[in-house]
Amino acid sequence: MEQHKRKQPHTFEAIWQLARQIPFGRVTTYGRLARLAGDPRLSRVVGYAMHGAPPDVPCHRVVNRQGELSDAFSPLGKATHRALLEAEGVPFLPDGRVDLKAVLWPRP
DNA sequence: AGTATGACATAGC
DNA sequence: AGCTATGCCATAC
Repeated sequence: MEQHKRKQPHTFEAIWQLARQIPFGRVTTYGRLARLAGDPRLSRVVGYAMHGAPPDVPCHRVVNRQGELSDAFSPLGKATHRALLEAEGVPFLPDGRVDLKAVLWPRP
């Protein structure tokens, strides 16, 4: 019997596809993408997908639940991440985190 | 080849 | 309220 295939054949590709749908000036979270991908537990996989994501994927628009990017966004560092988002008009909080309630996508 | 780890999140205590 | 434990896919050694 076939064990129910609870995973899709192209998880990474699905995640990248969703990440590409993030509009300009908007941000989303790993868990949100994972949920859209079909499984809320793939949040970790989403992070890894970003690690191997092609330049087509605006991985800088993907942040964690706290509204800040991971410590290893890219060899450039978090400073570059903040600069990229600010360049898109993304508001930041005094804590240095992204104002998710203002740019979170899709809007709640 | 199998083990361990990693760009997170949720649930339980 | 904050900390611990678990789940997931893919890559690295």
